[in-house]
Amino acid sequence: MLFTVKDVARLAGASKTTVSRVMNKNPKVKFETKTRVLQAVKELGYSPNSIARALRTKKSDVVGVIIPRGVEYVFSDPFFPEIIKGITSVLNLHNLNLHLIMSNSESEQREIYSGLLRSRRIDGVILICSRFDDKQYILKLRKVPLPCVLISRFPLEKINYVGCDNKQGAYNAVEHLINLGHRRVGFISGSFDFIGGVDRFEGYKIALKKHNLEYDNELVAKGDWTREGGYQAMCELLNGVKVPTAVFAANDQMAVGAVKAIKEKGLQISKDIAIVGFSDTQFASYVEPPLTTVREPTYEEGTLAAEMLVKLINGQEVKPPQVILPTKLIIRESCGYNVKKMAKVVIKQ
Amino acid sequence: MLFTVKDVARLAGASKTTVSRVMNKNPKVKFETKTRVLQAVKELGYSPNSIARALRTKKSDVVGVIIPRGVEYVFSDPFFPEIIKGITSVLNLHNLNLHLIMSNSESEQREIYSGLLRSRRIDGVILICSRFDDKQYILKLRKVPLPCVLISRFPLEKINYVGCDNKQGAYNAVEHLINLGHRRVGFISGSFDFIGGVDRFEGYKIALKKHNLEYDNELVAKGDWTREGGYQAMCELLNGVKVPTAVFAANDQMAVGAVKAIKEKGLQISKDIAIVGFSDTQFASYVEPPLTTVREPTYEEGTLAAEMLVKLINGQEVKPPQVILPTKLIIRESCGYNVKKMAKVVIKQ
DNA sequence: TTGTAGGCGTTATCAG
DNA sequence: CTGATAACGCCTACAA
Repeated sequence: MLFTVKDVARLAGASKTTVSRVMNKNPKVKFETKTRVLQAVKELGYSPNSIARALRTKKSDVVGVIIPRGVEYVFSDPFFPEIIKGITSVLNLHNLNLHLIMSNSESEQREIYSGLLRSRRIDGVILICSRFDDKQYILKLRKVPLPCVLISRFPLEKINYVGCDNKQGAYNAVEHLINLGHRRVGFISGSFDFIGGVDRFEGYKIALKKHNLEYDNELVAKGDWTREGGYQAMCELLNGVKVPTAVFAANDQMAVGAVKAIKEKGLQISKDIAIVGFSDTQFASYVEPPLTTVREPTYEEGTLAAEMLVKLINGQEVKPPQVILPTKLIIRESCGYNVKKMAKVVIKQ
Repeated sequence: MLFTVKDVARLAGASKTTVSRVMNKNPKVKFETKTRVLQAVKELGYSPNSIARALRTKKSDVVGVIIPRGVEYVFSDPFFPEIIKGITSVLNLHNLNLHLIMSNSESEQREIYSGLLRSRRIDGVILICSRFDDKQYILKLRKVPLPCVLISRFPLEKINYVGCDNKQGAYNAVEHLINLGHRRVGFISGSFDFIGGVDRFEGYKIALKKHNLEYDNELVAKGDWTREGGYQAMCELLNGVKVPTAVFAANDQMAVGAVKAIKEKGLQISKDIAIVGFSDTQFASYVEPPLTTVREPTYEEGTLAAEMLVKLINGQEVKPPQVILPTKLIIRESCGYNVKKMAKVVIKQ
């Protein structure tokens, strides 16, 4: 039922070598012979055994995409599908296959790296959303060595990555709030194990500094990227000594949680407290009021990373080894304009 | 830098066969020898070449997961990550790898099936969210033959699938509306190329019949699973001869679109028109009012499908070859209780 | 309990 | 332009 070169060769009256040449589009085959071979291929429904080919050529035509534990949680909404879509669109173009590697625990992750990377099963790796902890694994990849592209900046020399400008994006969000007149701008952070979490925090601090506002620990609450985390963090801020008139949340989910907390206190979004999120996930425009947020070019991050990796695999040079894509502030309705008045209305609970 | 059995054998002073036996946990190796071999393995950091092994054993330990074009769009929100998470949790347990196959166009899909399935690269396939069109491909899989499990019911004999009870779920949603007193219950359908779209429509019709309500084409509008589609469909209904007092939308996205249309008409959700969605996607509880909807056990669909496939691959029998998981109606705030009054309030525009 | 030899299906080498 | 042959790294009869 399953045929091999040998069968095709026999049927076409040619040698295995010739058949192989035809399959690999080697031009040095007489037209007539080629036709005969292709006819036989069609007749038998032959398709090369990619495993055997991989063994011989030492190329599997497979790319590994690693989703570290927790990422699908952090970026639950459209991030994951979008980025994968971006990656596949490029891989399909190059006839490369995608191995999805998703560890559910730390130990699983460890095992995956140690085994899989040595198994010659993949030609390269895309690492989505690296955490600082991933450094050890990245270094392992280098040892093998195996081409690797990260999605998200990583503080390491001579590394390839595509990311969005978390720092600038956060900066823009906060500056937007400041330009609206806010002077007590709070921050709901994500966890700091993800690089992006730290960068967004940085952007927040830089914006304050640029506008001569003093950084104040009382205005910062730590979330964990989740809606619940955002809710809790906002409660902290609301019960604190200084209640902010505006809050920048490090992602949309936390922003939505914060919105809930604010509403529960009987305060109004935008009128009493302004909110900005990050990522422009799908539900950002659904919630009430629609969320002002920082849009991230997710799909593009996927395509660029894949294109980089393809080049690396082919031994080509990757022009700028590190790419940071711009974000865009999407202004909706969660930030008010009558801030002067607002500042007086908000009182410590 | 990369070692083979040969290297290990030499270092351990054993034969390739013995090393192979140790790697495959064959018990017929003297303890002492095994220790020596393992020591050598560790020393060299040896890990078997899975490609060579696959060629020899004709098993790749890879499972293909096929996302047909458009699915990631239909089930944009948590569906995709959740189902993949479910699948990987099981595959990781069995040391199986996951090949993600995502076609961006119909022709790509065709090519993928014809080539990949013959390439011996995968031991089995999980097909997510089959459409009626997929029948041709499913039959091809059988020809190869390649074990295959669908996620979503499929009308074909002797096929393995896991799905949620779309029909019953839709029935429950509509019955809920009827029990609240609604007699003009509208339906916003999805496209009918997906099996689930048809089943949900069926459930709607059965519920009407069971409660002696006549099916009325005027109360049905066709959407396309998207928010915009839901919006358009709802506009149609609102401008129709008979405006429904309640609407069941075939998924949450369209329900959200419908909500928008209703609000724009100056009508109130729940008070004027009740809305129920389907799937309980993440944003269902974020929108205003929080959406009453039918919850689908996504993660479980993934795990069950993977478990089924693993059994099929191992030649074991799959006990019930077809599993339909129950759904659960999640009652939130998008359906009112004062329906009698409402029915009078709603007037044709 | 261990080792030898052969072959999985392909491609690369080299000779014609 | 074409073909015979070897080798990729592993597993598995079979023999010892």
